[in-house]
Amino acid sequence: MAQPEATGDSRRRANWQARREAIIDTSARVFARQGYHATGITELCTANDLGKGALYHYIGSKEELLAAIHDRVMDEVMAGADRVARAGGTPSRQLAMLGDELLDVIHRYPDHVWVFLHEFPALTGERAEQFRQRRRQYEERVEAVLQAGVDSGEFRPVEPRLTTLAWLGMHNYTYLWLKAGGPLTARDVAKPFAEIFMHGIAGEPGRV
Amino acid sequence: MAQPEATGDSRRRANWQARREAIIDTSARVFARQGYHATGITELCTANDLGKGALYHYIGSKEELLAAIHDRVMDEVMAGADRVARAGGTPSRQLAMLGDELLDVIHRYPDHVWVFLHEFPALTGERAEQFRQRRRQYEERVEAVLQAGVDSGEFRPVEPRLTTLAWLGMHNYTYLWLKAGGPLTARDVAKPFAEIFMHGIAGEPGRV
Amino acid sequence: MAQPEATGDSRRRANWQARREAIIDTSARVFARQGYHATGITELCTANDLGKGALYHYIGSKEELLAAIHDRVMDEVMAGADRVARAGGTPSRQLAMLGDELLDVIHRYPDHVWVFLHEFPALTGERAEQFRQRRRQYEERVEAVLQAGVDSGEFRPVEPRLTTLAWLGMHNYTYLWLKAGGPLTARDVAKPFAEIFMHGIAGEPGRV
Amino acid sequence: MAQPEATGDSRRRANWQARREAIIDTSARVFARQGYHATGITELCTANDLGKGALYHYIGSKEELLAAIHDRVMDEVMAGADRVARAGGTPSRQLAMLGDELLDVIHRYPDHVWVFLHEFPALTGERAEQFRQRRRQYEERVEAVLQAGVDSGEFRPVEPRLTTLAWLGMHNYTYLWLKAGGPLTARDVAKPFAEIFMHGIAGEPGRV
DNA sequence: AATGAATGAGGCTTCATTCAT
DNA sequence: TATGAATGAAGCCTCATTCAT
Repeated sequence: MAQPEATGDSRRRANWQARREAIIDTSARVFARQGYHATGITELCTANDLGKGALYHYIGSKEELLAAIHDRVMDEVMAGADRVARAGGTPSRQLAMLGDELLDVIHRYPDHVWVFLHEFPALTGERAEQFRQRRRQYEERVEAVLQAGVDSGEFRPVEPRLTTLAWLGMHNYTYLWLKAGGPLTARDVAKPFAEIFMHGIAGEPGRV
Repeated sequence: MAQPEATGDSRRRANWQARREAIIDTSARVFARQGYHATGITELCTANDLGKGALYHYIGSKEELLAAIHDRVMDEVMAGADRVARAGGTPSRQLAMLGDELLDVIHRYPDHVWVFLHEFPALTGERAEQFRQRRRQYEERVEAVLQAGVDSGEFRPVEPRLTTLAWLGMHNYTYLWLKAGGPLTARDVAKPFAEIFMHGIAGEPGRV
Repeated sequence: MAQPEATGDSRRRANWQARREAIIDTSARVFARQGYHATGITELCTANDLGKGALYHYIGSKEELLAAIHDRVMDEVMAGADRVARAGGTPSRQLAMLGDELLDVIHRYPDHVWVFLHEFPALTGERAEQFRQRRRQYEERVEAVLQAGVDSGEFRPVEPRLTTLAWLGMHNYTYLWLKAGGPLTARDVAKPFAEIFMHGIAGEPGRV
Repeated sequence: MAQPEATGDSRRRANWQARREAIIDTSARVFARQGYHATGITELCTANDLGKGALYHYIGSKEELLAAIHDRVMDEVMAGADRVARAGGTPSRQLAMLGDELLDVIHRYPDHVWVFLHEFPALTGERAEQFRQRRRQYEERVEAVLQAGVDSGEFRPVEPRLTTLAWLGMHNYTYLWLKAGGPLTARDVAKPFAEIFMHGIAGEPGRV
């Protein structure tokens, strides 16, 4: 990862970090609007009000910047999943919370998520591999909850992987239209989605 | 649109058309693997075993080629929606058929669909506008079915637009993993998805 | 190596080759004057009266161009060594001929040789390895002649490797000042050099 | 030339000088390995364990650093030539001593000499001119010794300039393979080289 | 129908150097 | 003394497209 030379006082280091984060966020917006490949370094410089040399001082490379945007999303998504795991509760309660958390990330980071879902094929080599692993880890969290619900009889005996993919599609796809500042909150969407999905896979009444 | 000189006889015209279709399909595969922007004209030439001049003879421009891939998908998707409309039936039956048809397209044209869902922001100007309209038309077909079901009491009084988006997300998102030649048929996926969704929005029993 | 697409008629191919050779020669002159690293692609374009794209059509990359210059020299040098080997004769006669041939190359290709002797460290990877091998092969030709002379008693029992390096230094170093168009011919230099070297390593009279 | 503020006391000045010398030597090694143009300021900073500002405090500019490396070599070479001149003796004795001294410099400063012989075209303006003059001065020392030997009959009536260039080539070219720490000392090379050259240009016996 | 040479704008990245701290 | 953030020109190379053949 790009980073300032190791020596030097921590104040400088903190400044550098803060500036880097700002650049990541600003660039995510540009990428979301124009696409990663369609956005040139020059445009990023303009958007961040920085010369080329200075920009590279912070980002290392264009692809590293892309990876940082991915990480930002994955960090938030995994943090949400961790909160849910710590909260405990029934599978259906957990699944609902996972939906709340996921849509909250999509709602708060619409640009980052757009980039995440559109441009991940632009990651290469080790970065691509690491990203795929984290994404898969998250999916397995969802799948585990579904499996638990099936095992407990709270859910119908659905095929867990397929059902996970259905759930992910339903929620992830909101990146196309769900944005902070728009008319809907994350909760406005999460609730009806949870109702659809819970009813959709609920165990037959009186069977538990 | 690119086309051979109008003076040519229809045989020549048909040959040109056939070759063009083949190029569109081959190019869709390349775009799906590497991304639209990341794929150069030279790569398309190699993939299609054609020189640059000849390739341009058929495609007009790179963006026109992209638009053609989009059209291929939209033509199929709209044709499916038309078949469903002609078939008639209850809203839930129609919705199930729409899912069948949509997943069938995704299954048969995985590359085209990947391009469609990933690269649509690369379309510009009039082509972008036209594409957005057709996509919106399709969404309205789905939304109309949902509304009909709500009106008839067959579905719960869900918010139609939001529910449409949930349905679309669940189905469209399969483009990431559903492919012809894979272990699953379109029907293998469409059926459990329909069950989840139908149960999820079903009207309360005994209320219709 | 850069080359036009394999198909196509041989006339085109020949044209391409000829143009490429001309570019190699012109670029050698520029590199010799300014140095390889100090010369930009833009300068090469100007010198060759070609746009960037067209230049790259012929050279593949800057380093490939550099390698081609090296090859041009090595081809000539090895061809000279082959002529000498075919001509046969006593070791001292062979050594004299090797000097004639080597200085002839330096005289005829002063720019290429300058580049060859100055910029070989800029070659990397496989190209560097291949070049080093050919250069070593040539040195071994010289060393073998010296060894033969020592064995026959025509030369003093000098250390062959060290003596080879002395001979190479004496001859190669002329690249700094020997040029076609200058006051001296290759022969003007080769003759006195051979006299110095032959006397210098001659076997004691009456010992053969 | 870069130097610390004139106001500082001489202790500070001496420290600065020492540090500067260390930087010159370290940088020579890096330049010798990678080439002058191929080495960035950042690499020099790493090699010298210094930040950019501090490095510039000592070197003034990259080209000034290059000039300092050249000067280091020329100072040593000229000092050797001076010692020879002071020692006196016959032309052949002087020539032998010049060879000893020259190879000793090459042996002790292999990196500096490599840079000297490879990168001198990178010097510009006044620095280039000054360097060329010193180099020429040294060559004239050698040429004068040869001329003296010819005049005295100790040497054959060789062309002095051409013979100087032969002698220089033979000795300078050792920079490619003669290094401190290697298997050969400077003397190991100087002696056989002197024997070759002395025999090579010796006056006919009984003619003096 | 088809070729591939040519264009020249723009791609991402690194350069040597300066300067506020 | 020393730092590293900033500059902006220049680095090498690829781009989509055109056109004479």
